[in-house]
Amino acid sequence: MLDLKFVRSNLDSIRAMLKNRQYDLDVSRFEDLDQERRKRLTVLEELRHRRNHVTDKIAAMKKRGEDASAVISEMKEVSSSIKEREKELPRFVEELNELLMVIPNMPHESVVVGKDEEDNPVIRTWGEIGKMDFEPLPHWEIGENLGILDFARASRLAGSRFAIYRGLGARLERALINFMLDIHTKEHGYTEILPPFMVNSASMTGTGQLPKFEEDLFKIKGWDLYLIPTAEVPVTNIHREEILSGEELPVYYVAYTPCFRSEAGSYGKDTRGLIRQHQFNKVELVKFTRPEESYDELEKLTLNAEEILKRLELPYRMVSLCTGDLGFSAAKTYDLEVWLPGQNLYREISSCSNFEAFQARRAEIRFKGKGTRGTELVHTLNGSGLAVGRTVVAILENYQQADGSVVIPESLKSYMGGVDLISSVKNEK
RNA sequence: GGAGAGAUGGCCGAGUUGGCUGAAGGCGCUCGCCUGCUAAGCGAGUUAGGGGGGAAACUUCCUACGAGGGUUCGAAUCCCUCUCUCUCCGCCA
Repeated sequence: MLDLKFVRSNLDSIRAMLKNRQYDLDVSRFEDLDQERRKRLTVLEELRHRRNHVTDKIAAMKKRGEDASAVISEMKEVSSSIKEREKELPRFVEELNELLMVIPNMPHESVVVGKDEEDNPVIRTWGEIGKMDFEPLPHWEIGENLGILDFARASRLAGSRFAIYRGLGARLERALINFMLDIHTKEHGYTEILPPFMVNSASMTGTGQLPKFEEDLFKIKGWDLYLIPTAEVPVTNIHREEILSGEELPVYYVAYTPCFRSEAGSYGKDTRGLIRQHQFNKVELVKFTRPEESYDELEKLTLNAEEILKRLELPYRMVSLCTGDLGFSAAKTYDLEVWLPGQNLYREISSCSNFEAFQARRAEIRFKGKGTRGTELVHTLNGSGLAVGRTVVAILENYQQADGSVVIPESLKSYMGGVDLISSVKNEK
């Protein structure tokens, strides 16, 4: 959510921003709503002021034993007028709030104006795209051939967009989770969090999934609970409605969680394989920082995610999302895209964003500096470090051998209990 | 599921015969003083959100004692509903 006063005085740049983001949103109602709200608020506050004043007088009169009945009956009218106005005002506040809640964040000035992902500038590329002397297979074929991925039976259990991992496939997923968590906690200074995998609507609103994107979420019937689409939601909301002390910033959290997404509107897209599932695992990095440090922290956070790809020796590139591709709450986002030889393309494996104060304002996450008066909103950031299922995809496709087996990356071997190769024979064990 | 207790400021904790209590007291924190370090001591300050005025420092008003509603001229204090926390019993991984 943007700051009300900012919107009030920057309506034109808001309109330009919406256009750059390819948003079709009319903000012309804003000015009227805002003025009406303020007008009504002023009248109401004046009435309240009067009531407070006279009420004190009544107390004083009674204390002296005087008759206050005339003043009291006069106050009855004032009070009922206040009550009426108090009933009306929320309509305007809520309508204004609803409008404010669906306005996306202002992109950072460094974000390129563009239409869609085609316009995302590539910032850097890492690793050699190895030439294979055989025709590389897509990961779903590798996985099914090895018996480590089973999509057919998964659909029996839950339908499409689910997978069963088996044997060393399951082991590989688990190894990657531990590998990532260890690096981020031991080397990058993050505190490990294991949050609830379901959260209430206030949490979903805090990070921006609600009210605009409810159709992307799985809701628990009969409860005010949703399955989390990313650990960003529970972990960012840890400090919802809190005032942190300036000295404890920046706060770094890392969390492994499964993620649940309805993938509404993506019918027919990525129907094969692990790329787009209703449930997938992710290790997520979340930061709370001072405003002036958030862009440095975004660079560092992205490097932390890149480190995982480097250790696994997976070629990737980093792009900066243009205005048309930028997510609703983000001011700036770097995507890490891993090379997938089986599909001959780069595929998003991490998304690292600075939300500036956008989420903090919704979630009321503030901090108080030493010796300074008042509070300030923190900046929140997060990034995948990494999407685990897609990392499995990348390993299967990049480390596949001509005979259909898959070599385990060197740095991962210890996490695989010394296993260095997944072959159909070995997996039967 | 049954029976109780509770929810107050960054924290602890008063206040429940309704009326200068935005909230005693303490801790913490900030600034100053004092003491040749440290500790202790003294003085002052220290909730947040919003509206108006001001370039700003600041100032003024409104709101908030878990949330929502009610009673009343007036509610932290009385009534109702909800949420959450804790204790005991039952059930259960």
